[in-house]
Amino acid sequence: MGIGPTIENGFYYDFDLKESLTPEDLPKLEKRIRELIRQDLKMTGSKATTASARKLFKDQPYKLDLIKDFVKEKKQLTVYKLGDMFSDLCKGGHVKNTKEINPDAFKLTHLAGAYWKGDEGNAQLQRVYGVAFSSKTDMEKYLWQQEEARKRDHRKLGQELDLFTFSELVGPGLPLFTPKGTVLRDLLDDFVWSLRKKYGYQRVDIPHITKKDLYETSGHWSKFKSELFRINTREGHEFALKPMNCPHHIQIFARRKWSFRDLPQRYASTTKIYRDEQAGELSGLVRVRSITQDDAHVFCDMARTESELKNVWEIVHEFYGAFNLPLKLRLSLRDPKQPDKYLGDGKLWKDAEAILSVVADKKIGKGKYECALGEAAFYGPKIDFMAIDSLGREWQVATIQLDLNMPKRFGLTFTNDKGSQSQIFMIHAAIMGSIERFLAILIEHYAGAFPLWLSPVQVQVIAVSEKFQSYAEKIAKDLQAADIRAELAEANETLGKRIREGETQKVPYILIVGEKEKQADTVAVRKRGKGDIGTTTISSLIKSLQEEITKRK
RNA sequence: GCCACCUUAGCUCAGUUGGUUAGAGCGCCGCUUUCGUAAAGCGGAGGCCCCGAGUUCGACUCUCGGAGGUGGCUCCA
Repeated sequence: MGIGPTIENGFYYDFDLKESLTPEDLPKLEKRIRELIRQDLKMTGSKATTASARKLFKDQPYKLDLIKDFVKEKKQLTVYKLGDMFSDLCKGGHVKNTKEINPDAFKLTHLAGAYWKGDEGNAQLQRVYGVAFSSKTDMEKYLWQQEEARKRDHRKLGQELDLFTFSELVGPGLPLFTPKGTVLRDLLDDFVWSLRKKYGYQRVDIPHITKKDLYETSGHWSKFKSELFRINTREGHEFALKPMNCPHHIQIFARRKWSFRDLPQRYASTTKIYRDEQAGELSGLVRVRSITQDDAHVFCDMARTESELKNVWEIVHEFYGAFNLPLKLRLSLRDPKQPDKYLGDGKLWKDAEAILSVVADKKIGKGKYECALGEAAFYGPKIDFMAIDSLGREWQVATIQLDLNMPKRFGLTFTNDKGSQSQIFMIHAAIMGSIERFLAILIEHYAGAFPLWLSPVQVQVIAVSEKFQSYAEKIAKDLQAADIRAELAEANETLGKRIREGETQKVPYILIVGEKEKQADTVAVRKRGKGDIGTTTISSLIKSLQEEITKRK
């Protein structure tokens, strides 16, 4: 047996068994656990010496391994006993007696493989996951939430709402976007652009393949060689599909000498990158092999770094605010104990980390955010933003990274006001990060019911019967002429059926027109989630829709 | 990549304990219906039962290999 800690809402335990467990085994195990709970077994703990623990667990190699680690960390060993049937090396503190456990408020949820101590080089054990609560009601609430999350799974909604698809011929992790999905992607990208424009970003365009020399200089080749899609040309040269954009933006910057008067230069591209992710890591749109990044890099001098970082901060907050996604912040720093994981010397890192901390302190206050050692990118520290969605789940979204290493490796400098050369500071500033991943988050956040400005179809026009189809067509055309994404429903189904269709497709507004509307030159409006909200003229409807779209609500 | 599970029509899923013609609902197509706020009626088309090999008189079903997916682990510039 391996290890079995508590986790949020439950626990897991790893086993090394000859036979594999199957999902059918879980109810049997649950039954046995319930029997044990009902026996009112005492859970007693005691301190153990290294020698006595080694003796007690002499047949359990995983426990002996743990004992070795704990001794090295100078931890006090404790052994907990369940009745007099089972002893385990355990931190304890869960319960004193099994009668404290509610036999109706736990459930073994799923099975998984897990490496011993999380190391790919170690043996793989079978992990049993479970959840436990103090009352049955709490467990049912939790299971209901899980069910809710399943219902809004972006992979399911992506198909139902016809947003994207995958093809076995194209390959895993390579999503294909339908017309509706592409409308969404473009709207999100346009929104980011509208925010960037205010801060002087300029669009640049770069190729998708490149000589490997670029990545040898950047340091990516040695670090990520196995995750690159590589291409050999007929002339024997080796190219790679770009796995990131910084080196290309750097080469645009490096085209000429810059004066301090020209800085900052701010380059941005919405462009795809390609990473050969391991098959088992792929998941819907969250983890893919072709990733669209809304990537930007700012090249500036040290003096202007802080204000440029703050500008990115503003863009990030304005962007996520529009979706009602509150942000939490994490400062991701270098782990000084593992210097070989990072580029460059410690001094550069210290400087970069100091500047980022100042920005974070000024924006949200000293000590009011989490610092994560070892979470930095290999070329620089970063500010990571976590968005909290409507189900309370946390997603890592935007990052602001300060990079002194890449400019150094590529020898980026500018002529300062004294006429000598100074080093360039570089800021990596992706707002969505990956459009695919952000779209997945949005689909689940809204459960597919996008706000009006994002809805691929904003208005569905339905004629009560075929007699009014031409009037309905005129309404749809008027809306389209006002840049509203309106669709006309075919007339050959019943009214109820067509309304249902619009509702299941989560169209924000459905307009219904018949004799009365045609006579009065009006439309009957049905709003998603509200039902029939009355009749209005087409011109006042267009006005109010445009207002709603502009407000992005 | 590793462990476990899954793959039947465009979608959701039945089914065959190895047996000859493979089923439903939705969707699609046709006809009828022209309708006032969440599913009209009738008819039709649609399947290499994921792919390859093996076992067998016979494989959608069993075995092995592969692909794709799901839950985890590992990784994530």
